[in-house]
Amino acid sequence: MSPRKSAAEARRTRERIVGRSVAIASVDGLEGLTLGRLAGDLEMSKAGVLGHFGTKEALQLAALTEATAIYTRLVWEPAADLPAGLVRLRAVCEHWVDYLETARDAFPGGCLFTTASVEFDAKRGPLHDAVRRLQLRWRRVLLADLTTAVTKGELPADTDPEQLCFELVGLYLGLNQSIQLFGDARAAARARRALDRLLPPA
Amino acid sequence: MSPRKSAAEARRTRERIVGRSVAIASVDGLEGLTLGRLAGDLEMSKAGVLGHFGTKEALQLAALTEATAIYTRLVWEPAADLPAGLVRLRAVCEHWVDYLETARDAFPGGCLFTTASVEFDAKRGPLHDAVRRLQLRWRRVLLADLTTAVTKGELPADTDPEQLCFELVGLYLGLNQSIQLFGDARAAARARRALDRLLPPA
DNA sequence: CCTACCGATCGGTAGG
DNA sequence: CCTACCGATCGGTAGG
Repeated sequence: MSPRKSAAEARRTRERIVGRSVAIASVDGLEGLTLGRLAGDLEMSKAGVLGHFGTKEALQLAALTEATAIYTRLVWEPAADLPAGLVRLRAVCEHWVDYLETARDAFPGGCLFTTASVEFDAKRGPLHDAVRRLQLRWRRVLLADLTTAVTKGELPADTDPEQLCFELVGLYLGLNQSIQLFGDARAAARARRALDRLLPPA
Repeated sequence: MSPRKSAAEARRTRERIVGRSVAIASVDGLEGLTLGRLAGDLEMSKAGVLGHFGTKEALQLAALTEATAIYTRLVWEPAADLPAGLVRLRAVCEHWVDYLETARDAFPGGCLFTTASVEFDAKRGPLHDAVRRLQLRWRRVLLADLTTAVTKGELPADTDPEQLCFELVGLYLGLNQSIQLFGDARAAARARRALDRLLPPA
């Protein structure tokens, strides 16, 4: 019998659970998460795992939140202080490619947002809503810098920001597939080449 | 107790099972298929369902095979008699967009290949291998017409067919996301516009 | 293609 | 955070 732990220890345990959940969900999807597997991996009881979240759905949402934090830290924050518009946009997109290439510690099965987006795109419920909201937020961030870049004259005046945003997202999804399904080491270079064409340096 | 049926009836039953499986997998993934749910939907016993395939994995592979047949019929065959190169390539890509827009009867949750590709990209086993092989075949078909188009002078001589193929696949994945996750009715027009840029009419 | 069953595992609860 | 459960469901088998 393990005694009740301090609040700090409980927080650490929670972080361990969430981290492991992100890794599992990256490979098997958020629906592939099970309390039994988590308990086994972390050498705790199922009830011990569940106690931190209450329901499996809350655990899945926590994993999605953690994935967002990782993504923000690796992709967005390093570019946050750059000037709005093309400069920041290009930096974000480059971090994006790096992230897909290298974030395999946290996401051994690839970007959790991409996995979750496909997994829940046709299902209703809180997870669908959360995934949709996160993807929408991300598209809006891209769109804002795209619009600024056009306003500033960094992109041609006849550029359609929504069209370009659509194409950037496609690039990202294609890169994720090339890396994950085919292990294609040249894919990142192709994505960068396509970026150079879509977002020509001013 | 239902008596044993004739071979023709058995075949029809098998087709019903596979068709329903494709629709379910389109929404919930091939791992979301369960014998119990299929049995309920089709008003048969679980053993009756399983008897046609032997194992759940064989049923999943059968669903993937059927999805391939639908895809081939809608996207590839209508363009098969066109001249190789840019003309056929453009026709295939246009069918491709139409398919994502309209094939929601067979695939209520969107393209099963895209779903399955993300679902199994990081898992090992026969389903991973089958998904990978099908995606590879499809990329090779695109690549062949791209190469022919360059040889014929229908695309600029400095075109990199693999680069263009990579970008076309990304377009497709982005379109699937826009339709499925966001229900964006303008996405198909955006995909066509991007196609016009990537594959300019000769 | 059915009934009747198998062991395993699912998410979750009670109580400490 | 644990043990000890719960009913439901999983894939699959035996036998007809």
